[in-house]
Amino acid sequence: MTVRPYRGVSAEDRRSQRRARVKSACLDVVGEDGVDRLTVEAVSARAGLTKRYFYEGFADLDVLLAEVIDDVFTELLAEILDALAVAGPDVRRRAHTIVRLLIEFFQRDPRRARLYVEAPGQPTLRARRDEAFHSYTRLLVEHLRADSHPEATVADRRRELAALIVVAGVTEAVTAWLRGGVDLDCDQLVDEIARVMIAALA
Amino acid sequence: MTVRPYRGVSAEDRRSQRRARVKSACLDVVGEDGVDRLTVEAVSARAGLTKRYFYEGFADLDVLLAEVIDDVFTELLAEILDALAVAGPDVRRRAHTIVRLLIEFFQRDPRRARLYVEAPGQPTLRARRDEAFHSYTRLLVEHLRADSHPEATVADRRRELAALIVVAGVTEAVTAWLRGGVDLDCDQLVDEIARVMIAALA
DNA sequence: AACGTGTGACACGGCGTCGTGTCAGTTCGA
DNA sequence: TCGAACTGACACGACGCCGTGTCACACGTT
Repeated sequence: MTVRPYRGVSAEDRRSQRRARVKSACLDVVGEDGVDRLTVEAVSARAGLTKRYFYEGFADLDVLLAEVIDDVFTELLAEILDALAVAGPDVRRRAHTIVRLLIEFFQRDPRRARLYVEAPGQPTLRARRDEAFHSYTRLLVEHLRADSHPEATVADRRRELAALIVVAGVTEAVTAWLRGGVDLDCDQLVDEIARVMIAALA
Repeated sequence: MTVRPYRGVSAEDRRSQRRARVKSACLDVVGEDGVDRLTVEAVSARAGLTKRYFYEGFADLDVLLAEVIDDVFTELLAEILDALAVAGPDVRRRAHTIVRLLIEFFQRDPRRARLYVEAPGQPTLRARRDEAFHSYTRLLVEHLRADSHPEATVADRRRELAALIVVAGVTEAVTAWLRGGVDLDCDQLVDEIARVMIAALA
């Protein structure tokens, strides 16, 4: 954790390293204590820095949170797109791919899950979550349709609504499972979620 | 708004009237400004009372919030059960009944919607929301199954998971629609949500 | 060796909220 | 009519957090 030598790297590099440490510390604090326990003091201490450096990198907590949650969303979206690129055309398989990746993503770093879950409560995060949900919704509509003919507009909007239900529902299911609230093993979980996904979007 | 005459009603009655006013004011503040803008001062002023009377009726804001959200959940559950009691045995019709009631419930008093939506962010509300979701999940499993034969345990758990996805997803869909984020009319909304509901739980 | 800059610890004033207390004015019961 | 209880407005100290400022020390450059 010692980042002592301070001119092996340029000032700019150290600055961005500190930013990264603050971001990681933000996930730590949120993951352990929740968003409303996130303070400038707490996140700075967690990063092994003082408040001074927090304000060097971020205007305030909202800016930090927005950036962190955007990172999470962007990363997840990229991973899903990557996975879909190598998945076959079979709808069932594509659904399984998405769901499995989603679970693995949050399992790999559970700190993200809590940020995701608590987002609706924070005005700053709420808007970004909605935006992200919209991205995922469009992703589902585009990548999971069995037929590929252009749709009528009303049917498309209905399809988007169904996808929104799926996105929100799956989020809840995965986080509930991560918290131990669902008594299924991972494979059963993936299978059932994928089934619902396909059924809803058929 | 003048509640002047203070001994047409007994002390106990006035006390409970004040409690009710504080609860309603709580919904007002949450509905307009969000949970994190809810303060003792704000809710008391909104109720036309002073902080003194807040503490007369509630130990702190958490107690108030818990009670208010419990009221909402209880009320909604009761209305759904009432409606289901007079609905026929047809699954499609039952699903429509539930969804239409749900939408009407939050439309009738939109203040509740925001409390519902922001619940995951607040530790106090989170647990109660989860509990409520569990109630609704069981309700769906029990009242919406086409077949009525006793299930194997694993299939039951999978069914509950599917129901959880539906509950969370529908919540998101309805609130998104209330905020104007879904370009469908009410009938289309009900129809599509009910369709997803049935498809997911088939 | 000396100087300038990066660094970390701490201090400070300000703000908003909490929870309690006080007090004067009124309404009601005896 | 008098006294007791109720009511509403305001005052107060305490706390936690914010955002900025100050300071002594470590470091690297010259």
